[in-house]
Amino acid sequence: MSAYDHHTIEAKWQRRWAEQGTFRVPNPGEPGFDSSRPKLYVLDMFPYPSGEGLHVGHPLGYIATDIYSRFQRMQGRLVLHPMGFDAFGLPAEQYAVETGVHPRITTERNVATFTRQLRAFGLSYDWDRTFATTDPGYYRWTQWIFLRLFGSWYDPEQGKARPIADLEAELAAGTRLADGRAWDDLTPAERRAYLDGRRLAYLDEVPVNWCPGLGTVLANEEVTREGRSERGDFPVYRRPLRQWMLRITAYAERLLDDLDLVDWPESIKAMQRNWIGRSEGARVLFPVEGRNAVIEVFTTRPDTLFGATYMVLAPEHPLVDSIVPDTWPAETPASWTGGAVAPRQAVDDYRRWAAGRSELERQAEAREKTGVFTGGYALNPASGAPIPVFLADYVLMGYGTGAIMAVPGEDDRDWEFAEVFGLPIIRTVQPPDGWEGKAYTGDGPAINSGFLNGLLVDVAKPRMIAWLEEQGSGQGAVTYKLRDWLFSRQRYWGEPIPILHGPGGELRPLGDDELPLLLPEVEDYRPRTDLADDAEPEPALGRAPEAWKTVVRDGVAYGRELNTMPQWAGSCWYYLRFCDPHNATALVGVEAERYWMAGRGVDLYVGGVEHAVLHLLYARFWHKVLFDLGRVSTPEPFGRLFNQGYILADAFQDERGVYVAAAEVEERAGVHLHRGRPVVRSFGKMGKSLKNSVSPDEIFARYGVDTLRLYEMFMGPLDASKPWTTRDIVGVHRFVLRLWRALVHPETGALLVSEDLPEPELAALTHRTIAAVTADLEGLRFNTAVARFFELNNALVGRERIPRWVAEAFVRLLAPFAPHLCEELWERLGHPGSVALAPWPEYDPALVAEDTVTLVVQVNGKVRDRIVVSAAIGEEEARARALASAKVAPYLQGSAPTRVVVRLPHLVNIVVP
RNA sequence: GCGGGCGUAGCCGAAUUGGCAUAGGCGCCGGACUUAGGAUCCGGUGGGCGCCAGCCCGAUGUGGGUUCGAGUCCCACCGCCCGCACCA
Repeated sequence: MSAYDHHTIEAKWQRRWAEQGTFRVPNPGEPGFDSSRPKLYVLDMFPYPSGEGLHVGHPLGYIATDIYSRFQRMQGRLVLHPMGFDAFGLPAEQYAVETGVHPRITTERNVATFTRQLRAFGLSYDWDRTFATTDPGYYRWTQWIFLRLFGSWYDPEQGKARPIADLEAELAAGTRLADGRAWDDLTPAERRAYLDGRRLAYLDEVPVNWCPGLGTVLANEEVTREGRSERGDFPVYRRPLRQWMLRITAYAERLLDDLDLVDWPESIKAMQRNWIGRSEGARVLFPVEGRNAVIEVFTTRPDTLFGATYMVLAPEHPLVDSIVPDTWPAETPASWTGGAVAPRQAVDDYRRWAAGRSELERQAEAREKTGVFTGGYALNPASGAPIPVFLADYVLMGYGTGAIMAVPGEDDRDWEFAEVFGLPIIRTVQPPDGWEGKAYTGDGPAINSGFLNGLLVDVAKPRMIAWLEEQGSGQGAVTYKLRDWLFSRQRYWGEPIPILHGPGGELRPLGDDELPLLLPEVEDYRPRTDLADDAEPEPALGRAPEAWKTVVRDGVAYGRELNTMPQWAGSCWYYLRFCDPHNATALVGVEAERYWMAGRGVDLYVGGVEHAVLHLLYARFWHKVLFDLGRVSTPEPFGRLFNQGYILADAFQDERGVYVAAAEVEERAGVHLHRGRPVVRSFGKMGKSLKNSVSPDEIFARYGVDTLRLYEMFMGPLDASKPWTTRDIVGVHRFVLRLWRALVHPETGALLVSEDLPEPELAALTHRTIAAVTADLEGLRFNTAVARFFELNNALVGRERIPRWVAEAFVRLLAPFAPHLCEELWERLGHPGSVALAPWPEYDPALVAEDTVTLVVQVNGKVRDRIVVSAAIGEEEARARALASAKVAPYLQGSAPTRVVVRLPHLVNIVVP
């Protein structure tokens, strides 16, 4: 063989890596484990094995982590670099439903396809550690973690989760009271309810996002702003339902604070902070006039309390019924009543109207304020004034207390509402001179505010909170946007929830020894999507055999939980399982976890920005629970996170606006045609929806894997989104061919290496390349590393023979990027072992620095001359050489410069008037 | 509206702490090999002038500022991308 034949070489080395287990990495205690080598855990966000297969955009991050892993391995680290599959959930099930095949079959088939495609990229995973979240040996432990969540409560005093048995013991011992009552005074049912209400996994009647089109409920995170399902784009309706919830809100503060511990992109941290949505302020109590009721509000502006001229409750607020009087108070304006003869009717009408409004409608109606008067009044605790209580849908039940004090003078929304209903507006902060706007939300001295007058906002807030606390009218408080995690799904293809339902609402967890609770076979696993929009959801497991659904324990008949876990469950902890994937007695062995997760957990985690909130927040939450329970040793799972950008490509739409297959579009004389019809070009993320995917297969066939890997890295910075340009690949391919030709004779196949030492110039360039590539890889700057390879290669072009030292350094530097090519060259250079295990080349810092440098001579900052000087030049000499320059002389005009700035060894700047 | 980020050649993109702007690739131009080239190889490529040596000029979205010196730092603006959005 003489010309570079990528087909043969790639097949040869991929086979050899598999046969020799080149990338297997042992755990502590296993044969071959070398405790002297530092560990590194490099992880990709694992994929859903969809039925469509990969396009060239998918492996971008995988190639990057593979290169990084190979680099670190050659530097002597023990690198954990695994891959697996997130295979439960809607995509797999939807596909199965469409094709009529059991999801297990399609999932297995897709996993096999994905595995084969990933292997074709030459990725150095330790395939012995692979698994899918659908493997019973894996979801056994997902269920096990659920049982820990069910069996734990959050102790606010210790700020951590603890076994619920501890709580029960403290209650039984009398060191703790249950809502002020002694444990002995509670009935067994009350005790159970008390404990169940404190678990991290609990059942609650909550308003859910019910998606009839998918036959399941969805988490808030899975619903788009338009009120549709993220998957499938079906309409979603709000309705109350009894569901499993996970108490992630208990961890809000820690999830927020611990973002400071991790090295993540600032944008992702910002998105998580935004999602958690911490607000500081106060809870304030407003007594309802003439009733034995109190409305509690949350406000971030307690300093404006004197300006609260009305209140608003969310339509669903539970207190509404108890404050509505039988008749309208005297002198109620007609515009407040919604045309109803009595408050009761007005409230009912408004509630019905608000509930029937979709999110989309609310969006479209541009925030025009609507509402209705409840007929009730509350007392402003600061001013003592009675203020009307309204119902309006601009107040959301899900945030704060579902009620607000309205301060139109300092809040835009309240101002708008006050204008619609003709409510009084009292300014309590002095706006700046010349203020012509409406609500003023800025800083300024308090006015119309009694004891606060003259104080700036930051001073007035704590003063008011202190006053409220004195009066018993409120207290300082913190609120979060984050809500508990809705954990039930009515679909089939998910982890069964290992709970039994007994008489009287008893919840009985399965024992750890009963896991895994396997998914039962059902005849029809399809979701019921033909139900009316308001029908009770029917979990798919409701159609499981009776023998599975009913269990007798201690003579009592229990029914199995029929909901399954959501998509995200399996991906919440898979990084832990990779540390010890075959462990049959624990989710991860203590020693393996301590070793691989040491330091900051996963050392590098690479994936798409689309998981910024969902997956990363849920996984952090589970990790912290496991941390509290002593199962893991780090407070955070992912020490360093990196988001790869998207690969973009041209897309084409026909005259109907429908996307057509970009691969079938031809360009003729600047016009794009699809089957002879003109199409319009646009641009976007490569994928199925824009029909602009490029298959790796055609690239493999023509250029080979190594060229594709190099090209994807060369396109630009890893975190940037960048356009795919098939035309550009040829540049990278030429590099591969050129390097091969420089080392292997094109006709004879002889090795073109000399045993001579490189001349100083080439040696210096090689040392500089080693230094630069090493630094680039440490900083994940793959694109500039590739440019360095081109430069070194360009210096080798035209040489009869390449000095062995240069060739061997080059091949090892390039090996992480182009492993097949470099294995072959390494073997031909006479090395029996894999280049993947060869030591990373070292450079001599003394040789990186050049002997001579170009001294730039500037006059007033403009380059006027360049002089080659010794790198060790002194300041005086540099100054003298610069001033002596003939090219500088005209600018000096014989006069002395005002100043000469010398920056050794590169620059002299002469300042003249 | 709030938050995060980005604007450098025809295109993708380089540029430690402020210090030679435009590395590297594509494209383009010229040449070689060739029946052929949309393969491959060699060279050139900011603009202008020039016989290769060389000289002049311009430029990092716009306008200011700091500095001996700004792609880089500061202020204002323009444009684009992403996330959140009636969150009290």
